[in-house]
Amino acid sequence: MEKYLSQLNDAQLEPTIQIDGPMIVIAGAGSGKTRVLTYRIAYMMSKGIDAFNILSLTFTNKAAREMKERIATIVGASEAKNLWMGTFHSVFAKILRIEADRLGYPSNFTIYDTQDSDRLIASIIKEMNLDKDIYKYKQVRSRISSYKNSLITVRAYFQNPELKEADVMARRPRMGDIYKEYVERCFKAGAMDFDDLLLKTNELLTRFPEVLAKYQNRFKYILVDEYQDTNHSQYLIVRALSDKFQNICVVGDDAQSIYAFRGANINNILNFQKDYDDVKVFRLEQNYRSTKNIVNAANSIIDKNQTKLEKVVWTANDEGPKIKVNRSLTDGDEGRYVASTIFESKMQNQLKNGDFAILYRTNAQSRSIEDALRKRDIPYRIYGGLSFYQRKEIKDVLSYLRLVINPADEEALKRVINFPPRGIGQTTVDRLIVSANGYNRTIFEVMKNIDKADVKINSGTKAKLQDFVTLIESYQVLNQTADVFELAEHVTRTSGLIREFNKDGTPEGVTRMENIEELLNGMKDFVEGQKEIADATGSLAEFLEDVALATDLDNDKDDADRVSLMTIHLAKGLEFPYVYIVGLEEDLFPSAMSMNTRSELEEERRLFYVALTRAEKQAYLTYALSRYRWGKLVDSEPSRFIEEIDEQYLDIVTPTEERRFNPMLDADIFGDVIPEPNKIRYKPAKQPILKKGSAKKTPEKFQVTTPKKLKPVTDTASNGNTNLFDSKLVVGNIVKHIRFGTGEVLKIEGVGADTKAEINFQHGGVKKLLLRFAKLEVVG
DNA sequence: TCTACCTCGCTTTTT
DNA sequence: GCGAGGTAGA
Repeated sequence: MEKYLSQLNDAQLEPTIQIDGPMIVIAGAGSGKTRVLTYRIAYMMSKGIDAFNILSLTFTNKAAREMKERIATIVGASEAKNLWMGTFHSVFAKILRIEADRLGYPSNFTIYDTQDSDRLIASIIKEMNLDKDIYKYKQVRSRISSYKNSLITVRAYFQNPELKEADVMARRPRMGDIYKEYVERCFKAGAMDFDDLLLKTNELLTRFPEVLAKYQNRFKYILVDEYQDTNHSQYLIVRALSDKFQNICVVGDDAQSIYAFRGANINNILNFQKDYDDVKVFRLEQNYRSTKNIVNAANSIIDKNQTKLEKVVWTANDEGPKIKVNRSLTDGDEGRYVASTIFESKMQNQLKNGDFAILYRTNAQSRSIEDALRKRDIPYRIYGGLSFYQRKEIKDVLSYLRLVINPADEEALKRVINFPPRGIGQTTVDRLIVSANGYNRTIFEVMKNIDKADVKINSGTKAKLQDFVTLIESYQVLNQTADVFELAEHVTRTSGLIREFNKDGTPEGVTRMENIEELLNGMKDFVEGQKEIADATGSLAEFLEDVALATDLDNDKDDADRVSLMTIHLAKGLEFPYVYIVGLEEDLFPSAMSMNTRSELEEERRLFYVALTRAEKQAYLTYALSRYRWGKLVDSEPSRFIEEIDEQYLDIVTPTEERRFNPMLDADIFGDVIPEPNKIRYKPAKQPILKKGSAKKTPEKFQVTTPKKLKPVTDTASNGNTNLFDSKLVVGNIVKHIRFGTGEVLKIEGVGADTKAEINFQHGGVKKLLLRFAKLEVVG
């Protein structure tokens, strides 16, 4: 018997050494399922199964990478390399590239992200002259997405009167037409969206029996992790591929199914035993992660769900402290509670920041927590939200690169054709689209042959279009010889992107430049990394694919010691010694949008179960009595989930309102007035409102130019000048009260060379940032 | 065609 | 309390 197998208990060992035939492992939270999966693969290989014949599907790229690394330590890196391991999307994107021409796609098809899809749908709705209040692009997109995930193609849609009927009833009779146009436009652009990667794989496997046979023979052994989160499309792929050999092993936990909103079907795991003959069922019920208190509390919650597979999760771990429940007055107090208890337990128990995680239902909740952590100087890292690759400047760079590979890519083209501005306006682009649709050509092709095309565009603009074509073509030439990094570097310089972001010296511009730099660094790493992988081409196409399917979690190369902030969805599969679950309030968690049906509510409850079972040593549950939501202070009630926990596991701690107010920690540094929202609506202008004084030699002088339409923020302007603003200027740790008006010059003294300066003003207690300088120069 | 400003809608989660 | 998209004015 292999040595590593001795690390497993009996329950884990059985599924690990069961190789042939269909089997399901129902694995409770923290029961070591990843270990079973990795050891099982290692064991299979030690029994002589060729790594090339094993397909292993995981939920995140990160999970795949970690498993691969662990397997590599057992069987050796060179063998592990041959395993097919990745997410459904990434594995089948690779296969689709190989087989693309069968489906009429170029092998270098673009992968549209959600934003690309949204923009395309929005522009289709506009082109079709539909009411955008009835046809909301996001709703349309999610409708299309669910068609695709249920394998309802455009043709199937139009053949099924019920679907059409449903959309008519929903007062969206043109839904099918939008769907049709969207699919055609994607196809013409040589682009697949996320759902297409699965849908087209299904199409490939059903339409081409020889392809199906090829991959069935290739993937003699299939493993699927997080099976409870597979959707119908994924389910069919797995069924098709495993049909011949039936060596299918799925692992999952029905209690952790939290992706129904995206089409995941919990019945896939509940019905697995009906789908295959002679299914072997294994259960992992011992939890190694958490204390008894946490495990039992979690069990007492999930008990409330009706739809579930029976299992009893238990642990031999210590009892541990009870779960702390804290009530706060506001979300700000909640943040301060979290920050101060983290601070205290770090001190008392010699802990690292990395031992703590703060989990929330929605990304918007992170702000108040961040503010509090910053004031305590606790370093943190936010996962999710707007990911790096979705930032404007990054998408701009990537769009140029996408065009290099696939000039048909409509969304990339529309994005950069006039950014940086080169005199090609909306009207021109609209005409190009109409013309391209008319000729049934891509926009790029029309531009290339603009002289022959019948479009109303004046000659000056035509020349600009040709310049743009030439620019992209020059990049294509360079791509023949240069690596990804060299090309991207060249692109950012010659496209004018760098100039654009550098030009005004605003703080946003500086951040954008930093992000672009980070992207370039990432490319350099990619190029270096690819050199070590034998069959990797290091190509631009490969880089773009990685990027398209990357998630925020995948880019965790930052090993600094930080507190983690993320949504519960992102936290699935992770564990932390100390876990805060914040915002446990009705309408927030459970979400107001998920309380209409029992099954929605049960999913919320599973989500809570997932959150709680992330904790190893101690869990904290917090809620606030009132909270800022969409800019307004809203009263809230504690979540029903708190009540649902058997109270013997809970420790209701002193409510925050009884805590003493500590002005040093609790007061907002910009003001001591309790904010009164919505009194003023003002956003900092893009251009600096503060400009350096005319004379460069006296840079301590700053010219204040106030926006014209800003109303006076104070009544105390007694000198008759109603354009005076009461404000605070914060320079480093110096806070100055200033009153300034249009055109007034401020002197800022006593600052160091790299002091940060912020100009704020207040109205009704609401602080507004006018401008932030990264750097001040000082004379005298 | 470009820019600055304003309005609106949105917030549930993501490959 | 943000971003996208629309609009008005240059």
